[in-house]
Amino acid sequence: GYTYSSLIHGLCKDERFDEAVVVFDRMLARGSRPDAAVFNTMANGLIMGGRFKDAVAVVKRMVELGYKPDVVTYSVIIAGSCKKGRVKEAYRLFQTMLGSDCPPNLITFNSMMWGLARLGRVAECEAMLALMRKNRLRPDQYTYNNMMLALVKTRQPDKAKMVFQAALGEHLWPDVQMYTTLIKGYSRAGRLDEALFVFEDMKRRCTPNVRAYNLLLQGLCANPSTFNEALRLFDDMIRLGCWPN
RNA sequence: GUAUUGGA
Repeated sequence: GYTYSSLIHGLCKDERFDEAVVVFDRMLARGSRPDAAVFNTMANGLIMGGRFKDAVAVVKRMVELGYKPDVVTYSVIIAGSCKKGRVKEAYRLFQTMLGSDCPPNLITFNSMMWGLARLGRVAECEAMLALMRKNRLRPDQYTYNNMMLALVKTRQPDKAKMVFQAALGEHLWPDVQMYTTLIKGYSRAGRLDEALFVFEDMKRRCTPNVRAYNLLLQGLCANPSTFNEALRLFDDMIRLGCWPN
């Protein structure tokens, strides 16, 4: 089991999906009794390759062979559906988990919330957050970033910042994604001053990546009056060893 | 050994 999941995972990471499937099929043909993790790995690998339908088929096979999908299986399918834009389906599956013997965990919630956030469904994300707390799950950086994404998508960067601060209040160390989401929120609202302010804070707490620089550069270059600032930021970027792409 | 966050 460990061997098979490592092998399948490795092949999928190298985008050698067909070979992974061959390994998986041979394993089953040989009549091995892999555990659920191997099915989960295969299903997720196929989703990585954009082959959602095939991933669902793997889960079907899993069930036919008498295995019970676990919380990872559900999370993989929920995240995969959301990535495909099939958020409604993901939500239906998510709801079947509530009150079942396989309740959603932090990752399941985060996956579902991401799908909702991408659609800018702020109220639904808030409901998710409340439900998480009710289920005694502690929101993490992913959770807060998802909430911020929904707010940024609906052009409410100040509310996103409040969420950011709430995360800090829960003693969560802000990560690169949270900063980048907030910077994006401000720069898309044309509030470069705020974006730069967040960026300065980011430099203190984590290492900005090319993506964060690109976001700011894009915003600064859009306005002729801040073009020099863009050049200065570019120098900064090089000096700090962040390579432009 | 397997699942979640940065797309105008």
